[in-house]
Amino acid sequence: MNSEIRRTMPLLSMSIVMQLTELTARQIRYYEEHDLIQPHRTEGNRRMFSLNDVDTLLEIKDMLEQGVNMAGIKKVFAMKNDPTIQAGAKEITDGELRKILREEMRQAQRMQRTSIRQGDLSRFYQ
Amino acid sequence: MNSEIRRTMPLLSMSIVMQLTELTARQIRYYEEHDLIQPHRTEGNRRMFSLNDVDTLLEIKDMLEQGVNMAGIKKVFAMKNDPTIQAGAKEITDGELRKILREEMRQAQRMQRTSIRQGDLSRFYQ
DNA sequence: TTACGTATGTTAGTTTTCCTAACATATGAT
DNA sequence: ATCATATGTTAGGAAAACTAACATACGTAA
Repeated sequence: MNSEIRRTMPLLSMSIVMQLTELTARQIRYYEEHDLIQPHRTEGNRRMFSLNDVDTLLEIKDMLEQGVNMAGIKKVFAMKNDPTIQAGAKEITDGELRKILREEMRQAQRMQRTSIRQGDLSRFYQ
Repeated sequence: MNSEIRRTMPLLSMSIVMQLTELTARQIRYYEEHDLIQPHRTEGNRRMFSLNDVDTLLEIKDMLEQGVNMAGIKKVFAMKNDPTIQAGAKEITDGELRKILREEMRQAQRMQRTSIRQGDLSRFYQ
């Protein structure tokens, strides 16, 4: 009766993941290029995604919509996987880190202003 | 975080279902022909299976291995969906029903004998 | 302003997966 | 010996997915 599905099993094809996440194939491949997900491959080289991959993609989408860029997202995931390390301790110099975080702050503020404005408008347009 | 997967969502491609069930595409299509499953179709006519479909296929596989044939499996599913109706009350005459059930009994007995024999041998061969 | 980087769109050409339909076959029942 | 059932196999075609390259919108930096 129970076909024991694990969240790490690579069950899902590209098209289904596109539907579940509302991301384009281009976006999903781009995030893989940046090593944010590592989908399995079939013998014929087709990507196969797990439910965990879908969750990760939804997190990525969310952060992007909040103005975080690839570098920031990478950092967040790095910290999730090893919360003990200081942010950016690994491959990024202090200077680079400061620059990235400065950029994040600005962009995030900007995006938030935008979404607040949109929220305001929606009251009238809905 | 939780991408809310329902057992009825058509998420799975043919190749994955083949792996999950260890059935061939031919077998899966044959069972669909007999209306034991009704997978969704993409715009491009590809079958997409739900987790429930996988469960059903595993049940079918199990019953086949126990010597039940298509007609018997159909009846079992019909009764599961509506336990109040008497077996075979719908599209099959009493005569046909008796014939089917007789056949089931014989075949099931035969298969069981076989598996018992195998069980016996396994004690020695393992 | 111009130049640049980032995230994504678009297109072309190819390979893989899946489809239907038809024919083949093993096995058990009649 | 014939027949039905469940499955294998094959051919030809269509859909889905791949990589790689080029295009572009937008925000930032010089």
